[in-house]
Amino acid sequence: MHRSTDSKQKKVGVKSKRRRLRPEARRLELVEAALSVLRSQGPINARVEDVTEAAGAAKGTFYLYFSSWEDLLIEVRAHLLSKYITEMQKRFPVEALSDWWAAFEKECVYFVDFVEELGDLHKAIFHGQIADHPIDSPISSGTVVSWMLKTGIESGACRHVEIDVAARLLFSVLHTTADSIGQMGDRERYLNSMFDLLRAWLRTSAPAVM
Amino acid sequence: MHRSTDSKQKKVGVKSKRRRLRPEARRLELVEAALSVLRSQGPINARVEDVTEAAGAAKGTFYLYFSSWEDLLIEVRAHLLSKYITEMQKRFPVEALSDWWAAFEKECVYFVDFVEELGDLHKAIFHGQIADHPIDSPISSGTVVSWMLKTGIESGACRHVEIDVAARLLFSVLHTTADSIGQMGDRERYLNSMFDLLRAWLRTSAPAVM
Amino acid sequence: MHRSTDSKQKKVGVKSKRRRLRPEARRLELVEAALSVLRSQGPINARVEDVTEAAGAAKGTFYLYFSSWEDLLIEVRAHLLSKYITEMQKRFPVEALSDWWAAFEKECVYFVDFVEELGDLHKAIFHGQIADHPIDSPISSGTVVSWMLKTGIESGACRHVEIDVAARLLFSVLHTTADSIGQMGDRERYLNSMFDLLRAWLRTSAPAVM
Amino acid sequence: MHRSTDSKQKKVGVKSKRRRLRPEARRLELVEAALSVLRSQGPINARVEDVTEAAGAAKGTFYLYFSSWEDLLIEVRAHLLSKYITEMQKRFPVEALSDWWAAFEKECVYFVDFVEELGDLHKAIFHGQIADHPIDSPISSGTVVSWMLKTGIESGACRHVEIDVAARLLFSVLHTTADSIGQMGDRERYLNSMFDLLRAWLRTSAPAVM
DNA sequence: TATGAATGAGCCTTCATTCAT
DNA sequence: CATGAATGAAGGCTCATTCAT
Repeated sequence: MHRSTDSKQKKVGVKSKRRRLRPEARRLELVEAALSVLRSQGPINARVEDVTEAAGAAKGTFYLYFSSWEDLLIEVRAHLLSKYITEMQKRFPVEALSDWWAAFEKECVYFVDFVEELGDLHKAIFHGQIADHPIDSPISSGTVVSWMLKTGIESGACRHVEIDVAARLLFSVLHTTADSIGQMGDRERYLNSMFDLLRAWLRTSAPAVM
Repeated sequence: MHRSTDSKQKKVGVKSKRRRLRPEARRLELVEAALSVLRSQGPINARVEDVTEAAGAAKGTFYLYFSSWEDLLIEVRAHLLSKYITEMQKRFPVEALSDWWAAFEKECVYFVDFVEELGDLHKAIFHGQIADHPIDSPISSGTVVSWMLKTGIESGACRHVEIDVAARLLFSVLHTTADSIGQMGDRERYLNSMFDLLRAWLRTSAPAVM
Repeated sequence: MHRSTDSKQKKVGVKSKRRRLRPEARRLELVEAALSVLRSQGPINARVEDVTEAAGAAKGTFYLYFSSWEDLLIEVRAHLLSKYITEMQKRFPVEALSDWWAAFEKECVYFVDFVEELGDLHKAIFHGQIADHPIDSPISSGTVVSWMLKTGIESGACRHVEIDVAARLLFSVLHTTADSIGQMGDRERYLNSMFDLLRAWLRTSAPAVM
Repeated sequence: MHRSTDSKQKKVGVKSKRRRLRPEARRLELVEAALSVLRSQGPINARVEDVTEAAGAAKGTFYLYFSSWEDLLIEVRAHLLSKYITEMQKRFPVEALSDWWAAFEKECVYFVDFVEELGDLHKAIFHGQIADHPIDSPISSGTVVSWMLKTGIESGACRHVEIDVAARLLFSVLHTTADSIGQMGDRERYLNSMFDLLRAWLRTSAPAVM
């Protein structure tokens, strides 16, 4: 309830072809359609039918692949996170060896951009109904951020902080920066202030690359 | 849409008398009932009727005082913020004169506790449908946090940062701390990590952190 | 239901003076307020509260004078008709003696103007819920139109027609003319066509004033 | 609002199977159910649910085919008019060649019968909320009546009148006759008076009425 | 008498989910 | 596997009517 009020017209009698796809492909199409719909209409207004329509499938098809709307959201979240993390792991470990801090800042920017692109999506995923549903540990951003901090601390480039707590705080700082940029524009200013915070908070005074 | 599926019992039989109140009193009861309902059921599942029922009023009464659900949320938010800010302004300015940093840290703890008590409420209010609705400037926490930082910078106890950006970041750090405590308990540990961040980030170097 | 969708805001807590009136006066104010409201908002959108508001009375006051909305409509209809008929009886009988046809045409124009001014009101009154409710015979327009025709026939100025049937037809011709003018403007053209019909239909070929 | 107060029984228990129809079939069933409901309950008391129930469909089904109650009424009107006009065009043109006036009178009777059968329906359709909604020109009765008059004038069987105005008046005369018959019975008497009017008004003086 | 806050039945409309084809 | 028509529980909102003051 309480959804926004632009009405959507439903229609009957328009028939389209039957597209037979491999299950994997169909499932992926639905998830990607969901991404697009959630982004463009916002999580509050997104409906099952919008998703299937965007995916070029029939409404009923949805339930062949997802048992409920929540189920889809969980899938979408996993999809996004695992995509992000895969890319991140390609980037980060290699560079991290030589100059952790530089790699870290770069990664932060990646993350900010990633979240900013998410737009309203992150509400659906991080603050919506499934907020309480646990995330598979290997793809949890918490896990990955923690691991990143850990390597930083071990390399001496990062101050000695409580990793799990710091990971949460870091996460929210990045999120807020992304939100601010999304709302206000002025990317450079927000990034600079973020770096200012991160350096003061986490960087060891001497770069100390052992 | 997509609300969670716990069924709700319709109260049966117990009808009490008509209670005639003066408008402000009834309005207040409704707002307070809304607070309670939002807290206990979460914003997704809260319905108009839940609120009126909790307030001991009939469904239609709701619409004598609020033109829609959103209207209520806005009212609830204003209610909470103005309550918080009133109290804060009683506390802060006095102490701030002598030892700004101590007052600041104390205020941060107040804020964290305030948010933590909010529980699910803060989702309804800060991440829900009315997230985009502007807050009356005088009661906006952004305004107040900014003002707090400004006094800190002027008094020399706080580093020279971009106030508006820092206010956003500070806000989210406090929020995250509150959320973490709410989820994980272990208040001291999270507060300590928060202080660690705040000191490293905002404190002028005078009293070394070590 | 199915009313038009402009929402009306209700308000609480605005208090006004208590006006004590003689019952007759209050009742009349309400009826006249109803006339005004029905005219301006149309019968579909008119609400009890609109009427009392327009009359400067409280909502509950309505039910001191009318037992229901229908009751009001009946009253409004009686009010209008009796007002019209009173005026008509002042006009018609006097003139009718000397030149019935001229008086008749004049009266037709009066009637058309009267109905046209009614606007949407006549829907509420002649085609709405109370359409089936009998009208007090002495103020029924049918009665009066019949009587008018009767005098015309007796005076020889009007063709010999079945009075009750002709009265219905005449009534609808006048109504339609009024509606057309209301919709299309161009009063003269519609009146002329109406006269053309009436003359061909009802006038005796020789004026035959016996 | 202000609907009449007869309570309605909610049908209980008897639930039949899901009937899957092709869209046009279901749409037709709904329109016909609407016709029946409007006839029997009158436009004021008809509800969406009455229609779906009469059509043996679920409430929600209504909104698959009509976006609102008004939308349905427009459809119903179009349905009726186009049905009538189709039949009329089969009848009229053929006969009109030889004896326009006879054909015209016959058509008038058809129309009166048509309207009389409509009963309360014509309130819903000609005096209700959609009264102002334009009718598709090809099925507008005004259009057709005008065209009928035009052929009459051209054939010399009908007096030279202002076609558009006369069409309106004719229309209302037919309507009133139908209404009268519906209320009072005595069909012959009302038809005769109507013919009397029409002949005096529209017929060229050839065959004297006597 | 007058007031206007309160009530709650009623109705529209939406949409996740089901299921006949 | 796919389709899309059908379902019906929900819930927002309105407003005639009641009644405590």
